[in-house]
Amino acid sequence: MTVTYRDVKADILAKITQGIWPPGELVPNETELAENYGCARATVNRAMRELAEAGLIERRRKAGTRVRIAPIRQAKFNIPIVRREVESRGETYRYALVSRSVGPPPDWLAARMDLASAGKVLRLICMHYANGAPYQHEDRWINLDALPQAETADFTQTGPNEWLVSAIPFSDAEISFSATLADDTLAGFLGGNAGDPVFTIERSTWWEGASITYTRLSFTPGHRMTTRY
Amino acid sequence: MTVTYRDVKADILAKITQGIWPPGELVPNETELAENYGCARATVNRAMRELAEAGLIERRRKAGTRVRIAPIRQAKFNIPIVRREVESRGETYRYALVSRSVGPPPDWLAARMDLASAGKVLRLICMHYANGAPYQHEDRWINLDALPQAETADFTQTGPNEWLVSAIPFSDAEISFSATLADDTLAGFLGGNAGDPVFTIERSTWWEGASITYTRLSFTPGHRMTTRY
DNA sequence: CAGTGGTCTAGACCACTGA
DNA sequence: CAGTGGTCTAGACCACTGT
Repeated sequence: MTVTYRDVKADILAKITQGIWPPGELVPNETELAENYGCARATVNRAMRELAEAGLIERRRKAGTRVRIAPIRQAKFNIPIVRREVESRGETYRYALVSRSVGPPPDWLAARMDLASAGKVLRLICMHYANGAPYQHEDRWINLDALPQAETADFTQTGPNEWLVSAIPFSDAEISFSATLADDTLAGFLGGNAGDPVFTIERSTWWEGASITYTRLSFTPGHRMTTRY
Repeated sequence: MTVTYRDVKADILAKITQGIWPPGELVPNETELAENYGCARATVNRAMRELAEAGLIERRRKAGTRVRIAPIRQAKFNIPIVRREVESRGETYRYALVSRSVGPPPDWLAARMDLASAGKVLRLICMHYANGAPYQHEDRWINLDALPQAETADFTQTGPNEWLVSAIPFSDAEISFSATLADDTLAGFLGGNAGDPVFTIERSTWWEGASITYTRLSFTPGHRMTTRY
């Protein structure tokens, strides 16, 4: 019966939650714990490393490992493609391209995406439906200087989101959540009224230092984004 | 010059982002990669494990490792204590207890927290200020059956959030974000007007299967929650 | 300077699962 | 059944950082 890193992790976690090792407490070093548990130091190391990632303990060379005074709680959200999000709930997904235009970026966008004001951007407005009802409004801007092939792509059948993930497998992104008010136009698309509260996601994406796309997603009133942690 | 797991990870990541290993591609197995990179299998294993956690590849015994068709993107948010959040921006934090009451839970809360309707809950309404201006409104409910010592705790100087993290070092939680409208009361507290869009966080917390607390946090208009991923 | 965590290695056994 | 990832071990060297 060998001791696994999960065993060690669970035991240390228990010691913390039960207050045996209170916040701020210095935890025994890896060598000592390995002896106590009767396992290799690498096993203890993995357990402790994961607890540190989870924000429960704090590790510093020479100073040793301590139980965090205020554990860092972190919530993880999966950022799915809209279609998958809808379909995973067993609903039917429908997509529609509302408008498409090409031109120079407005000033606020040039500032936000760090674009030359002489550049060209593609702007797409799209709607995503779940079971026939409005679900999400998408206002998307794509930097054509960085991604010229977007100009000839067909966005009438598939959303830009899906096209982008296949064009750029991986990227850096900044995402932000906020609450805004629906104006008449947005309310029209989302099937509500002007003045409705709208849950809004904004996302900027970079790849190899170049700004690729900025998008603003607006959800129907009452939308919630939920996770456990 | 030994090869580190970071080197391996970076190289594999590069192969994916540059399309050398396109989505769906079967990646060589660990033994083979270890030979190619001239390092131990454990080193390759750690690199691949982290890439799998990041949602870029998918690993299955016997089936091998594949590049994910649609990478799972996940955003992490730190959920800080309000005071720390404010202070970390270099602003002065102030706390005020608005009201405190004890009684049976309303039906919606009993349902949400899975409480006996005969139970007792403590309700606190608090305000958090940054540099003297309203920052966050907190509507907090605590299950006194699970946490009787909350009834005698002093919440006039310190917020329930800080008291709770010391009383319960670790817990399961569900958090959800949404957009709501300020009513007259809330607008009064937050220094805005009725009808303002309000970014709202709701959080339920459990410990050892028992529901501990439910809270609803409302932020001043214009508040954003941002992260990189 | 010395103690602690960070990482690598070479080898081993095992658990899972696709064919 | 056999191939792949999952994990453990014992030992080693190193990087960082309090004292």
